[in-house]
Amino acid sequence: MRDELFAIVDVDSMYASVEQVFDPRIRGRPVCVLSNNDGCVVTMTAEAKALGVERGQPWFQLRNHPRRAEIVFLSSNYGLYGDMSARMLAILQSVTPRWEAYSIDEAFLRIPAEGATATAVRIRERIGGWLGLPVKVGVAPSKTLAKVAAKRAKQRTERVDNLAEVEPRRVQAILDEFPVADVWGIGPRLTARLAAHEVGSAGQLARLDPGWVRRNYTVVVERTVRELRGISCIPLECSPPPRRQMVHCRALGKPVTDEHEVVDTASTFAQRIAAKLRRHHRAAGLVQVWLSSGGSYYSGAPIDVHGSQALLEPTNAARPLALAAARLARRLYQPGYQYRRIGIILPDLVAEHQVTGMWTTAKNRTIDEALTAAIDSVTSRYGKAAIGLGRAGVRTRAEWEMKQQVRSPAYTTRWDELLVAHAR
DNA sequence: TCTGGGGTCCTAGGACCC
DNA sequence: TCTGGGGTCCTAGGACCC
Repeated sequence: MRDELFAIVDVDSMYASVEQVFDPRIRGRPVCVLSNNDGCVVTMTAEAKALGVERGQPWFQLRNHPRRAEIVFLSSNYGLYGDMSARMLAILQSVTPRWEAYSIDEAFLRIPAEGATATAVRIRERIGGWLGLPVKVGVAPSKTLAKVAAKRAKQRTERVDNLAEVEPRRVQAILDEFPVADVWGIGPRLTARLAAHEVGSAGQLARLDPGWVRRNYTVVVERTVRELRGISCIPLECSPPPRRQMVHCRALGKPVTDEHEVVDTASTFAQRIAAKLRRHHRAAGLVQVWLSSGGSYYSGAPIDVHGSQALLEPTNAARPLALAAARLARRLYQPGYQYRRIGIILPDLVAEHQVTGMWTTAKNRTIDEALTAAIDSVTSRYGKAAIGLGRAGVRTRAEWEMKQQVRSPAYTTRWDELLVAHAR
């Protein structure tokens, strides 16, 4: 008998559910949350799905939906979702310190096999009661099987499923019914390749010889085979490994054609990513900039250029990163194109304490340290847009800033947007 | 007019070493 | 006729996740 099991806690359509927590009027209604720039649907409630809305569907297409008037569309409000996610993790911490934040709406836990189902029910009740978020909980001997259990939990009224208490033969039957494409770690490519080997269900995949799978596929798929057999190969990661790379790329709210605007945008993005580097105590020695006219669905001449520049030594200060990004953007810029997508990529990050400062002059180092400290203290008090270098320090929104026509308030993270209760 | 934004890991192949 | 055998490191690309 195993003494510990994996549990996965998964919020039902997280973004939409959070919006419903703060706005009772939209509970029970079809709700769709849109991507950045209000481009396409990223999350929707079951009610919206029932109306035929699909994940990834562009918003402009849905404006002609026959039942458009019933559907609630909202811009994404990542600050709010991130804050609710942190609160959920705090609740899990009250159950066990052995949890892993897997994504904004999912966490894995290690829980004792004894009373595991009761624990799962308690977690669900606590998150539902304290935060108002609906979750499902899957429990099993491996992470991959816990994900299977969570999918099953969705169909059940109690929203909890523990595969460890199902008898083995019945588990086999469950896996035989489970499409291989829905297995965690099996994407569209592998699904197609597996189909060629007549493997269409999780049960069939689990019965393949692990050695053969390793030779014909990869060690990743081999692990999945073992995990489906109930042998845990993917451990819980309580402390997340340090970031290896950081990316900040955005589709712009409006295409940009002017060189200055392209350079300003790259510089602003670099400052945002520099702040993120500092929060993670990481530093970057290489800056890559990417300019693109968007996808093939746009008219106009396409352009898609990358450039990179090594810094003298790794840093997370705003000034050198912004300068490098601006220089690269200027170099990559070509007139006559419409730029709709700009990105900064920082690969090969190192720990902040590894930076020696050997290659920076004392004067520059002093300037960078003072500037960075000033920027961090001002933004922590007055918000991200309060101060910055160049265009980033201008408070009015630039035209290319993200389109968010229907964003809800940042109820939990901004004093000026707090939820207000009115007495009748 | 309008189609997201992050991440991770693995593998194959090239370059280079002795 | 017949042209070694290991290693390491790096990069690009593929595949996956939410």
